[in-house]
Parts: sequence; C-alpha cells; structure tokens
Amino acid sequence: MSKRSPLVQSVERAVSILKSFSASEPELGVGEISRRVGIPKSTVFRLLATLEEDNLISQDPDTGLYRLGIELLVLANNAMISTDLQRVARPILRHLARDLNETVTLTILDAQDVVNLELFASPERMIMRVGWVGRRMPVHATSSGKAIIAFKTEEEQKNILPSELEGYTPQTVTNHSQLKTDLLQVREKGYAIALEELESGLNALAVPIRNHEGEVIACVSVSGPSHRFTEKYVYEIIPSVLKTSTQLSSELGYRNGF
Amino acid sequence: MSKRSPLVQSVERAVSILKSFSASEPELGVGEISRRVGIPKSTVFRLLATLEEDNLISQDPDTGLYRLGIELLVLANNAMISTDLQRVARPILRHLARDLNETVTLTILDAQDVVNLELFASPERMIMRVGWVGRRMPVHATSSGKAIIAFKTEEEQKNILPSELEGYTPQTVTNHSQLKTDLLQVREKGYAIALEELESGLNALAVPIRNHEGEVIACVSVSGPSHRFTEKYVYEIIPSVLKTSTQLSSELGYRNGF
DNA sequence: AACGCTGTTCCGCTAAGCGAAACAGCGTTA
DNA sequence: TAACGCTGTTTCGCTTAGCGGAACAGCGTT
Repeated sequence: MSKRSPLVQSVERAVSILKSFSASEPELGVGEISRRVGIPKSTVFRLLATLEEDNLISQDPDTGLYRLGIELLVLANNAMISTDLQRVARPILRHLARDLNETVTLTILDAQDVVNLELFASPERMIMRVGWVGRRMPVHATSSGKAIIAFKTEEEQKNILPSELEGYTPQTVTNHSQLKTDLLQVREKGYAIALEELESGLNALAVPIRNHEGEVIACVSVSGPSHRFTEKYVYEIIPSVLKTSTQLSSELGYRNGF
Repeated sequence: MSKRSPLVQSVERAVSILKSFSASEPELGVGEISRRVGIPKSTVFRLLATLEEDNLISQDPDTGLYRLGIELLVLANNAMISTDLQRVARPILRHLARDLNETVTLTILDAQDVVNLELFASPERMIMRVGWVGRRMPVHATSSGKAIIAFKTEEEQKNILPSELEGYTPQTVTNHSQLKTDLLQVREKGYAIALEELESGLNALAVPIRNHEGEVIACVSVSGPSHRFTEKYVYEIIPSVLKTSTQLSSELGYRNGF
C-alpha cells in the first residue's frame, strides 16, 4: 500500500539491502549488494554497519561477506504470535498433521506470492522443513496459490499473476488460459491440487479458509514427496482437509458450507 | 560489536521500533512506541510508514495499532539456511528428536541471552512450539544457557550475566554463588539440567557443542513438560544426548572427548 | 611489479529527516 | 451537548545527518 506521507529513504534502502539476500544466495559482498540495489558502495557500507550493530546482518571475518543475522529470527518469532487466524488454526492443523502424518501449512496471499505462516510436520517428515515458514512461493505453481486466488475476481487475478508464468518443472502450468480453466475447477470443487508443479517430486493439496464475511483469507495445505504422497493418496485425503477447512472457517465466523 | 564508522540514525531508530514489539505485547500504538523508544511521535509515524511500505510492520485499520509484519518471517526464512553448524546439525538433531519423541533445539549464545536456531519436534509434542525458533531466553534460567557459559572464563561469565538474576519460578537459581557452583558442576559433568527454572512444568537438558578449536559454540537441548519429561527420564537420556553432541562436535572438526 | 578487484575511509555539500505545533477524529465525562 | 483527553496524522522551517565521489589499503592473480 502506498502511503502519501514521505517515507524515510535511509530506512527504505536498509530494507532493500535486507531483501537482497535469499535462501539460494545467503552471502553477498558490499560491491554485489551495491550493484543489486543501485546504491553507492560507501552508502551500502554505512547501512550494513548500522544493521550489523543490531545483529540484523553479520559479516564473516574471514571472507568479508555479509549475511542476514539472527536478530531477524528473534523479530520473526515476535511477529508470529499475531492473528486470530493463527491462534484458531494451530490446534486444528496440529491435529490434522498428526492424523495424516504429512506436512501441513497455513498459507496466505501476500502481494503476488503465497507465504507460509505456520508449519506442522513430524521430524522424520521434515525433509523439506528448511524454509517453509516465511517461504514465498509463486501463486500459479502451488496448490496454495490456486486455492486462494481462485476465489478472487478476474481483475484481482490479473493484478496478482505475472504476465509471464514461469515454468519450474515440466508440469508447471505456464499457459494463462489453461490456468484460468484450472482456477474455475478449483472454484467449483473447493480445493486445489499441484502435482510436481513447484518442484519435481513434490505434491500438494490446498483448501481455502474463509473469514466471517466469507472472504478467502488463507488456506490449509498438505504436501509431501510424490513417492509417498501419491496422486491416489492426495484424492483420499480431500474429505479430511475439506472438513478441517470447514471447521476453521466456522470458528472464524463463516456460516455456510460449500 | 561497536563499529567506528558513524552509523545511520534513521535506521537505528527504525530497528529499535521493530524491537519494541514482543511476543507478550504484539500490538502497540504510535504514542506508546514513541514513549518506549524516546522518539517524537511524528518521527515514529514516519518510520512506521516506511516499515509498513515493505511489510515489516502492519497497521490494524480498525484500532490503528501496529504490529510486526510478515516480511520479517520471509527475511528470517532467508536468514536460516546459513551456517555449517546448522547444516551439520539438522539431520542429526532430527534423528535425536525421532528417537526421544521430545522437543530438540539447537541453541546459541547471543549477547546476554540464548536463542534457538533450530527446532525439531513432533506436532503432538509441539505444545510449546510457538516461539521456539528465534526465542530469546535468559542464560541463568535455562539448561542451554548454563551448558554454554559454563565453558566461558569467569570474566566472560561476569560480562554475560546480569547483576540481578531474575526469578521466573520458585526453582530459578537467583543467587550468584549458587549459580557459580552449578556452572562448575556443568563443566565437570558435561551437561546442564534445568528443572522448572524458566517456566513451571518445563524441564530441559542441554549438552554443549564444540567447534574444531574446542570452543563451545552452541548446544543441543531437549525439553518437555515435567509430567512427561520427568527428572528420572531426563537422567535416562543423558548418554544419548551426550553421544549426539559428540557426533556433532566431531563432524565440526573437534577431536577430543570430555 | 602491475593489475583488478575487494572492503573501508574521508570530507565537502545539500536535501533528507527532524520535531514542535497544530489538526482531525473518537470516546468519555459532566 | 460541550468540553476534555487522548489517539493518529500532517505541516513546514530548520539544520545536520546522510550522501557519494574519490581515494586508500589489502589481497589474489597475472
């Protein structure tokens, strides 16, 4: 959301520096950061020094490279105990994860991606645990993304989806009209399935969660490796996940079934 | 660490605003933040607007109160795939969590607190899952804190420990000389135990992890509710956790036993 | 030795950021 | 109903915080 009041440029720059790191590129130098965010090296250096003072950034003394610091974990921890949705969802999704013995997440739409807010999984099932909470994922290549945007207007969908749908695997839907058809089906059936669309070997099922106004605000997603979480098994657990979503939506004040 | 180069005041202020939120007080108003961080309201307002633009902060439109935003979860996610320690520790601690069927964490010392970097637990065991990764805890009232500082010099211990040891439960050690005795025992036995010291009903065992230089850089901690994770059971699993720590330390290049 | 890159420091300049004061709105009280 | 006390938000004159180009120190490579 664009605020009318002037913003603080130094803070905007500091945040864009924080955002320049990724899970796939956790370590960057001053020059590389300068190039990526378009800020002169001396300015980047000063901003990094400030972030380092508060442990949002740390520097490897051997290589001189910078990385995100653990104070971000602390701030994220403080950020997590937040909404009614999360408080209501936790016991219900924990129960579902125990029943299914697969990875269960609570996922929301944020700008043009979906992001996991909560994760429930057994340690032996957490093969892909790294990165789940806080992980941003493309809307078109995930069951979560489809489960949420299927219930948006066409105008909203157009604003959310990029013009070029990136293909992450051979199974990713990269054709806009095919995606549109898929979204109509999601709307009709009340759930979305993604079979190896985001990553090879990863299957997922997602069901939307509605608030008291009937608006889709999040979804429950179940995922696992395709050798275990087979297409057949995905279909078997649909009733269970639909029921969980209905229970959650109901506790949030939603009064209609599908 | 104090940098000599001048820091950016606006960024320092923005970070102190982020730090003013806590798990126990997730929502604050402009005036309250202004009082807490000692910055005039108009300045706080402008800094909040900037942080909101990047979703590090969000404002409840109904109440006007502010809370930490989900971009912090995204940044924390990107921060997590970081050190050799974590990469080495993950499979080993996952295995331990499966064997023990209790909550297992990887914990480090950060300034004057201990902070959990990784968490492994079954969904049905995650009663206290909320807040673990990124949670800051007092050194003197946790098995993790004791397991780590026991191997510091007395000078370092003095710098780490607050002059007044806060009592969180009747069992918390709040006397400096008693704590000193406890730390000597930890050093001798190679592990630390905290029985209901941080929270009533919470027991924990922690064992230090050494790097290739023999320096204690983290610890493995196992915790659970005292009705299940009884004192008797805590003692039963000591060999298992010691073995895990030895394995971890060994993979980090440490070449001696205790 | 020269080169190319890195992270880091310096310092003159200027506009970004500050903060006091005021405003608009809301809930409470008399 | 008016006054009050608090909130979040806006304005604008002032000044120094922050900028960024240039230079430096160090390191690895040729």
